[in-house]
Formats: sequence, structure tokens, C-alpha cells
Amino acid sequence: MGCKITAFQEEQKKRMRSVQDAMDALNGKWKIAIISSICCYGKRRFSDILNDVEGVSNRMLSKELKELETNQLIKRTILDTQPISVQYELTAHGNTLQNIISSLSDWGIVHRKKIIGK
Amino acid sequence: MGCKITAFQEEQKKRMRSVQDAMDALNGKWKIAIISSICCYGKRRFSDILNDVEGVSNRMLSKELKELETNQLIKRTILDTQPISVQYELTAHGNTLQNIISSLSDWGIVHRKKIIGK
DNA sequence: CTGAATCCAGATGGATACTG
DNA sequence: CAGTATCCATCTGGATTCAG
Repeated sequence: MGCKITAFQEEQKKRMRSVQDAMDALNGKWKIAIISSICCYGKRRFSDILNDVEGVSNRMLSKELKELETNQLIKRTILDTQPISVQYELTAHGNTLQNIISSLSDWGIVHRKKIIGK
Repeated sequence: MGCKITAFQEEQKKRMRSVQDAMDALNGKWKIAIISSICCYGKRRFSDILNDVEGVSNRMLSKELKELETNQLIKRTILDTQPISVQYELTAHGNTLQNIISSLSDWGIVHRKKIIGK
């Protein structure tokens, strides 16, 4: 079993893993909205994002921001203000998401029309 | 509050919703693998996919297939065999996912190199 | 063979209160 | 302001069993 097609199957596995890596980086209830907010304004403070993203709690915002930072999609800067404020911006790597997000958005629009109606 | 930028904000909201629609359609632990399996072979039976997708249980396979069918990404056909067998294939709409999946895969490869190392 | 039903553990996310 | 800590409800997915 699995002789000639093994190499092909390995390719498939890698492909699936890559897609999953991408999905994981984008997953979580608020990540897309958070990225949009930051991307939109260039630089954005914690409390700004908290207002931009309708419905998110500070707990979840903090959590998702941390994950985005771990994935090097955003950069966190503590500003020397009184009281303290923290600024977030997309990294170069985070900016490469824009193509993906555009593709997903385009497909999502078609998909919604197809499934829900219009 | 929110006067001139309202239209812009509305655009943003739509965009975010579209991305989310796309993510929802692709989400779930096994969907990518299931789509890959079906896509790969063109037509595939339940038990074939169960073997292709390493680790999936029949419960989850059934569930994810149903969601994919609800989203009109795959077509389900009952074959008149004894015992009964069921064939799955991508719909035209499901095939339009290939671009998205390619984009995600490409980005995922870069992302993995960036984050994990290589 | 192709599922559906049940049970159960762990992950996810909301509400609230608290800290530096 | 920018989080952290705690508690709790819901969701997700695995194992197993049952059914057409």
C-alpha cells in the first residue's frame, strides 16, 4: 500500500498543514476585526480598538492581541504617557495578510449571495 | 458622533463580515482535509474520505460533510449499491475555493518559516 | 456502509471585579 | 489606561454504541 503515490500524498499533507497554519493565525472570534481596526488606522491604542471592535471585552481583546503578537502579525509599543497607553500596528508580515483578507472577503461576498440569497 | 466616516465604517463592517463568512465556511477541524481529499480524487465515498483523513471519526466526518453540503461546497449522491454507498464531489462553487486555499497555503508556508523557523 | 444518538472532557468565550 | 484573575455557561470534538 502507498507506493508511487506517497510523494504526492506528502505534498497534500504539507499543503493541508500550511492552510491550517494560516487558518490558525486568523482564527478566534475577533482577530479579523482587530486586524482591520489596526490596519485601517495604521496605529491604534488598546482602548481605541476596544471601541472599534463592537462587542469585544478587554479580556478577549488582550488575549487575541497577544496571540497576534506571538504570530508576529502586530507590533506592540508602550507609549510613555500618563497614564500609560499602548499602541499597536501591523508588522511587515502582518501587512502581507491584506491579500489573503481581500481574497477571503471577495469569496465571502460571493458565498453569501450564493447561500443566504443576497 | 460618527458623521462623515459612517459610510467608510459601513464598508469596513461589510468587509469584515465577508471575511468571517469565508472563515466560517472553512472552519472546523477537518474541513480543509476533507475538501482536499474530495478535490484530489474528484469523486470520493464516505469510507474513502474516512481513510484519507487521518484521525477523523465517522461522527465528525458526517458532521463536517453536512456543513459543507449546506454551504453548497460539495454534492452528495447516494449510489444504488448493496450495501448502500454515498459519493461526494465538489460543486462548481466548491471549486472556486481552490484559489483561496492556494493563497492560504502560500501564506501559511511563509508564516511557518517566519514563526517556527523552517 | 453510512450515518445518528449518547455521553463526556476540554477548549472557548462572556461578565465581573481587581491591579499597577 | 491596559491589562489580569476568577467564575461560569456554552461549544467542540472524541469514544462508543445503535440503526437503516
